[in-house]
Amino acid sequence: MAYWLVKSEPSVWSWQQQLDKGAAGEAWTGVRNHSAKQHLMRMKVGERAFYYHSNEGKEIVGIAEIIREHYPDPTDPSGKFVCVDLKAVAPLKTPVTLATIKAEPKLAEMALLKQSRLSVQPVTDAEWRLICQMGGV
DNA sequence: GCCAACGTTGGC
DNA sequence: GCCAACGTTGGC
Repeated sequence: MAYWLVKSEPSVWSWQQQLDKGAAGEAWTGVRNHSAKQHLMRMKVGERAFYYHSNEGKEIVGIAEIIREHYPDPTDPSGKFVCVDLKAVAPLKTPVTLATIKAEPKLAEMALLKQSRLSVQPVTDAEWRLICQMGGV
């Protein structure tokens, strides 16, 4: 069971919009980076991902679940990139901010800090558990 | 196949 | 609004 982190600018697609979609979920489209694509292709139905708001907020706000594995991204005219479908599972009681993550030595190795531009990232089991704990989930 | 120029992302 | 990081493009 792998864990993930996906990033979105709230002005483009926010956690609230994801929540409003409910169990039907929504396609996570628009990834145009090959590293991110590799991660998308490794995602399995039932795996979970942190939902991170970049630019505005800069915090992990919720947990989402993969409900459909990778397929061609309908928004990509070249047909080279893929997307998955995600549904919102639960918000964090307390959002975990980037500043908090930076201040926690156990999270210093997170891809979020090391590759800040990567929009889909793997999260280790230990990181997942710690952030859930910090977020009150 | 190298690398400079350029565009985009995202933190500050 | 600035700038660092980094991916992509295109000339050679």
